[in-house]
Amino acid sequence: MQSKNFDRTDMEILAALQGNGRLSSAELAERVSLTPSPCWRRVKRLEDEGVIRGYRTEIDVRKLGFNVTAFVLISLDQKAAERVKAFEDAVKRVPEVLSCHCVSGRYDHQLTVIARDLDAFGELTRYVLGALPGVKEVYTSFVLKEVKGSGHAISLPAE
Amino acid sequence: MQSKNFDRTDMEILAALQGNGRLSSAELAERVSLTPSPCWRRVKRLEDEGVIRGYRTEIDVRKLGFNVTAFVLISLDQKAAERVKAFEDAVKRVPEVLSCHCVSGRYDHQLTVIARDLDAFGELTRYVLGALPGVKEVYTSFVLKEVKGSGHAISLPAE
DNA sequence: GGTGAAAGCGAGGACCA
DNA sequence: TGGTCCTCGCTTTCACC
Repeated sequence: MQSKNFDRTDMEILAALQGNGRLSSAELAERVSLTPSPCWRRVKRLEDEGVIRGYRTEIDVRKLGFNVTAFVLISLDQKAAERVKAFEDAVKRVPEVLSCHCVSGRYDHQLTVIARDLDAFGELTRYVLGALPGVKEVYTSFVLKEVKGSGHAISLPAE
Repeated sequence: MQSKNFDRTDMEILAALQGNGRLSSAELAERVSLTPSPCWRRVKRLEDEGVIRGYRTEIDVRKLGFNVTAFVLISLDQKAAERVKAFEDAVKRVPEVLSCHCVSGRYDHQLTVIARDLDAFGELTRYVLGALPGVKEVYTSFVLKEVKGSGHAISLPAE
């Protein structure tokens, strides 16, 4: 829990790696004007310190037939810790829920959900999400278009 | 742009690759009970067909000192196409905006935004986001906790 | 941070079942 | 389609400037 000791080169490495998580030390080194060894050492350090949480493959869910993506906002009937935990544990087990964040504001949780079509989405909210423990209110906001991708974070806002 | 022709093995490959985007064909093959070659061929196909959109590195922005993450909902004063485009082009250039989706419902766009602290976030919404072309209303929902990660999509909801 | 080098392994093709 | 070599090239990783 700190933000120490990350210089411009580290940020460049992270930016490059974010765009392509499979860059080798050699390729990476070239992009940030270094040689493979020190570059590799930096990456290792970033991994060890947890700045790099992991390497993921980005999947186009629409190509898999999931044509509906929505942000689903949920408020719970009780905010007591154990009640909330029951909901959160349950939501983790729903595969159609890609992510879930506890948020401030009008609702308690925001989920990112996918479904094959509107029918499937309807069933999902009604019989699965609506039935999760403690759910009081459900608000849906469908994703109409991705304007800026989830894949290009950090273009050096630091410094 | 279809869903067809992806069997259980393909889904297993995608699931494995999502958890670790750096798996080699050999490691991957082992996890899905195959040998490297056919496994590699499947991955290649998934890449070619665009199911695999790319390989990314997941970064812990808090470790970089970005302690505030928020979903920012925005509604525009006009919904005319060129007006919307002006906003979207501008939002893409703001590095603190990690993602931006056009959504249905009370607001037009949902952004994911990071900032070093609340002060910085305040400045950002007031002077940067609030000043983007066409912005009429801004609603902020702070992320209090990540319950289910953005990194574990697709645990085989298909089939 | 840079260099050099050793050992290893990973990609990708040819070919068969 | 899956399986088995095979092989070249590159990557990793270390010891030393």
